[in-house]
Amino acid sequence: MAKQVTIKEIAQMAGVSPGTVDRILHNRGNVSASSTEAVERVLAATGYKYNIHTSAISLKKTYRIIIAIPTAVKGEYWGIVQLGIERAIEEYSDINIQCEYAFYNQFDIYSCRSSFRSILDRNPNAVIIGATFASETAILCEKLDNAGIPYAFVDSVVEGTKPVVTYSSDQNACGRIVGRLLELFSPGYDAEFAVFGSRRTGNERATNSMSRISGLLEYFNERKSGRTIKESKISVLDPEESEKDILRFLNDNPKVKCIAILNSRGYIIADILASHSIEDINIVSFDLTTNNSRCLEEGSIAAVICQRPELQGFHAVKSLIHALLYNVRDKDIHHFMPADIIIRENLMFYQEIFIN
Amino acid sequence: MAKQVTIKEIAQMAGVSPGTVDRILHNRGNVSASSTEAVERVLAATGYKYNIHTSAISLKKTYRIIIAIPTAVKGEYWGIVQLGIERAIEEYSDINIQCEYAFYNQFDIYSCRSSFRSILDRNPNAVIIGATFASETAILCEKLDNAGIPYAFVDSVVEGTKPVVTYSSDQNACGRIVGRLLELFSPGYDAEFAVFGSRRTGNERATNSMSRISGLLEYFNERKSGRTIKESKISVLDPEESEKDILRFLNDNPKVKCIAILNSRGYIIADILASHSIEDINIVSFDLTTNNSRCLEEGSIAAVICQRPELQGFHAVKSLIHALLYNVRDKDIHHFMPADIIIRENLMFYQEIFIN
DNA sequence: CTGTTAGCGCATTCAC
DNA sequence: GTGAATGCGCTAACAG
Repeated sequence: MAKQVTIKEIAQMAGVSPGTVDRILHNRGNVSASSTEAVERVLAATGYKYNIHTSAISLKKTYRIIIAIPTAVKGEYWGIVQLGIERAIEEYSDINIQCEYAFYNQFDIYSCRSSFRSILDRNPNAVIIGATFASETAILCEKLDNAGIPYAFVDSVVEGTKPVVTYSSDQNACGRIVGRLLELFSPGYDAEFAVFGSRRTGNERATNSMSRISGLLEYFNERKSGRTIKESKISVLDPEESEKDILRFLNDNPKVKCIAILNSRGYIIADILASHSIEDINIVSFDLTTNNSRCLEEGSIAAVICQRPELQGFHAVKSLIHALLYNVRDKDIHHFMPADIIIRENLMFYQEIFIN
Repeated sequence: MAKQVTIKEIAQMAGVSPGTVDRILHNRGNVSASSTEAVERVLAATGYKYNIHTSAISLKKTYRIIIAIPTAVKGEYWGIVQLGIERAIEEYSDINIQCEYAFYNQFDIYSCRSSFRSILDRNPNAVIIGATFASETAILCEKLDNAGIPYAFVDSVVEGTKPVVTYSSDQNACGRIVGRLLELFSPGYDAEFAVFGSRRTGNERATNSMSRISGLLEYFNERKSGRTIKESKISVLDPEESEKDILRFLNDNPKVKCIAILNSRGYIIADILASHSIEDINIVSFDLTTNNSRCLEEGSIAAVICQRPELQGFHAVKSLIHALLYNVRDKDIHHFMPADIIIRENLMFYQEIFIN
């Protein structure tokens, strides 16, 4: 509420011209040590803050942001991330942001490699990375670091890199949440739990699934409740096979009354159970995709954990713009998204996106 | 990404001067019908959008926003609303926003009345209202309507008023969420449920509690599960009395394994149960207050439903600023906040506020 | 009723 | 190394 100090005022106080203050603020060099010192003292004393508005308008440069993420399908995880990105671009339509996608196939490391390789040639001012393959990502980041191009991670973070900011979820914690939900959903009861992974291995968001599993197991070990967790897998690619797998599993394990699916494919199992009128099993899965939303509505999925993909996209853009324009870096580089628990009864509230 | 049209260009196309366009955009009057029509056609055709940055800097006016809410206590509901408000003011620190609070005692209609009566004298440009007493609020709103002063509701909405925007929760839906949680927390199980209201009646967020109750009962009626819900009350003011009430209740109803408290005072019951080492009862309550957070951490509360009070405050300010400065009113006046389900395992993620 | 114009605070260019 | 000058798109005051 206190009136903001302006560059002009700073200049006056420090006994220099506005131009000099600007040069210091932007590290443009060509300033004498004495001026620098004088200005910096005043800057500190007054707590100067950019006026982002004037700053934005006098900046006529166009910024090119490249978004290197797995192919975004509408209604699925990366599609929702993209929604958030687009929303941010819209919000900042007064700034010339040019935004280009560099999609890659998240199941194909070669696709990722070739996509990532072309990124520097496209001359970006900043890059948003949705990392799947750690090694490829590390290579890209090193090149970006050398070129002095800022980048942000969404969804997950690759170790040993120097992003300006990251928006991701704590997957281990998500695993613990699932653990707690399974427990809450069957108290004082001799029910068993099951966790389903997917048969596809190696790549993909497998890292995320792994962290979730370990969080889940960790939780149960700590609780020492003596509950049993059965692990199983389903084949993603063959629907008939999946169906058989599941029915066989349930037949062999009649006490299983809660099933966790640690990726976004809970709907597959939910649909199979529904088609066989099996209604006394609670399913917990991840991500508010179109299919999972439908299953929540139909009641075939009990709960979905969702990590605000649209917020991740939105904030990644926002932070990069701040970094580019105002040269401000947040103190906190790593941001963890809330893990929302969504059931049929609060689903509708998550349709309106309160990004901003 | 397409270059934005400027006022100057609009003026040229419409064959008038920039000043006239500005007058029309801001409904300042003193414009002929023919000019208005010409400009509005061009406006529509080009899809003109303000450049909020340039707009903000050339604005020299100071806006006074009065915030008429129940006394905000740090860590409690209205305190968190206030946090969001302050955050918005900070975000818009480049605009001269002067923000004054007009607190009132939410349990005392006279306090509300006298507070509301003085509001117009304080000459506000806009008002944020946290409504408790419908009749008093309606009177205030009518005065504001007559004076042409825009206002926004947070937390709840009073019928028959004309707010610019409202940010509230669907309390009925929250009641249904509680119903579902109670059910999920005790499947295939002959446990009974209990709902605790508070003995204090009449005023306060009683309306909210009522809606929640009716949502909850509605849910159970629809489900026809044959589950029993016991209703009970506790006295808020006398801790010893509360304790006796509860222990007696549990003694009389040994099958009750889930208790819903439809206001923010779940921690009171949770603490009582904890102090008697009663651990097999799941408590569901409302609002992420300091005390409820603690109980979640300690495990004495199973789940809390939270309606993003900070977001409500933030957006109320944001929307009013947009209404004041850019004369834009959202198409959607009524916004319902997500009802987040918070358990011990995802609590930590709700500490960082992703307002924006 | 309408056109003109002087800033708003900052980034940037160009003389000095 | 440094200061002065210009313009970003918009608002608001003023002259007609």
